[in-house]
Amino acid sequence: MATGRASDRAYETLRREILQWRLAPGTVLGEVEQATRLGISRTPLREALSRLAADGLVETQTGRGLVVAAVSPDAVRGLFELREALETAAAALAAERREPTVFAELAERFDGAADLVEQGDLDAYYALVARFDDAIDASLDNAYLVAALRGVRTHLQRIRRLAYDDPARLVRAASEHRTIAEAIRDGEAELARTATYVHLRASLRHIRSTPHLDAARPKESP
Amino acid sequence: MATGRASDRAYETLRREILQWRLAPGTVLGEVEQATRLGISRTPLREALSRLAADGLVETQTGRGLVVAAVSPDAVRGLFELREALETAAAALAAERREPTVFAELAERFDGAADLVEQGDLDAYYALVARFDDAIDASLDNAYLVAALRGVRTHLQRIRRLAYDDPARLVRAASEHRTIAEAIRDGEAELARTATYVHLRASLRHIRSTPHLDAARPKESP
DNA sequence: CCGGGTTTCATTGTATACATTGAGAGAGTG
DNA sequence: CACTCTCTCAATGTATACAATGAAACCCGG
Repeated sequence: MATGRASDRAYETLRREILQWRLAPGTVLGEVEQATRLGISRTPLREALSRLAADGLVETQTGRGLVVAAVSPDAVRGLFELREALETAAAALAAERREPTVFAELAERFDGAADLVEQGDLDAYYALVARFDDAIDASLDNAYLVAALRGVRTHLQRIRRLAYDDPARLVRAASEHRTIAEAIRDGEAELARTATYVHLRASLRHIRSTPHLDAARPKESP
Repeated sequence: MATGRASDRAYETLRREILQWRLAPGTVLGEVEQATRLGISRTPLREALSRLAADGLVETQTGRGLVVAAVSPDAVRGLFELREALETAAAALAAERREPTVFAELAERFDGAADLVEQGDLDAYYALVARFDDAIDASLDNAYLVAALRGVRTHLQRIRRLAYDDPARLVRAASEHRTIAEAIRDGEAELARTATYVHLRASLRHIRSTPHLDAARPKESP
């Protein structure tokens, strides 16, 4: 343990805690307080906080210093507007790149993913989605777009904790992912774009349909 | 002078110098060297460098520390793929917001912008484009999307120095902007999206048609 | 009881001293 | 002559001490 740079460890720790709702939105992050808690000095902690601010996970609240960013229905709308712009474009570009082998395999995996979900192996399903995202990123060969997608996925992780883990939804999501993967495999850019659009709207509808924990409340660790 | 935080001043100064090609791509930014030059200590300088790295203006080169990010034809492609995704979505969303007054005025201004360019008042034209961008941002009401757009525009400033200030192109660009503003004014989302797509492709074609200063060379300040 | 000014003190911003790392020079050997 | 191992040192990473800022508490006059 305690490997690598202290600022990196602090960044990873705080990031994880924020995404897991261990640090609730609105929590004030005092420098001395957090540095003491993490067992490092203020200098590397400040660097970690800078990076979190660049990610949009913490914000400077007037006077009170840095606080964990809020998660409001309005923020969800904004995030999905950005997500739609980025992911539809990414799917279309990936299809145009014509690298079918990876996406052919992913399409088959998504075909069997409903079984995974129904057997309760949600982690395996999420790992498959992560592989799909990685395949998209690799085929894009575009550092700017990949960086923007990474930022969206970061914030999405936090929102997922409000709504996900509904097997019925995940079975449908797997089917949607399969459609997208097949379109990319076949080089059908417009189909990939539209299928992504359909998937994202279904995802947003599902999130909005669940009882909102609008108030910021910490959540048990899994 | 010397107002505000030292880290802010260092960030603004370095950012400006990078965008103006005063600091050429590939330039190594040693901490002690830059801190001495800017008359501050290493602590606030490091904070400024962190923010520049988050912006993508500087990158960590293995071993040699931080260097000013490269500008390659591949980077231009990547930036325009992201720009297309963001700006077409932004134009469509702005049209859907139905706030015609600002864009009606901007459309009229762009109608007269050809005269500005032909009279050589390029700064007035660029100021008009900046007002247009601000109007889009304001109507979006979406912090995530606006932040992503800001990042794209930052990198675009650096690329513009390779190619722009061609009056013939700017006259056509003004016409394209007018078309977009009118579409937003009239609430025609798909037209706004498509007109933006046309504008960006013309802009990219123009940049690619100019003799490339691929090698990183500093440019005189204006 | 209320408003305004002042003081205090916690918190952030900055400087500097110390620790650590890794790249390059140099010597030694096959 | 090439290769490798070690050594050196300049650079970054970290800790801590000091400065400055601003928010809350408190006092005092009205």
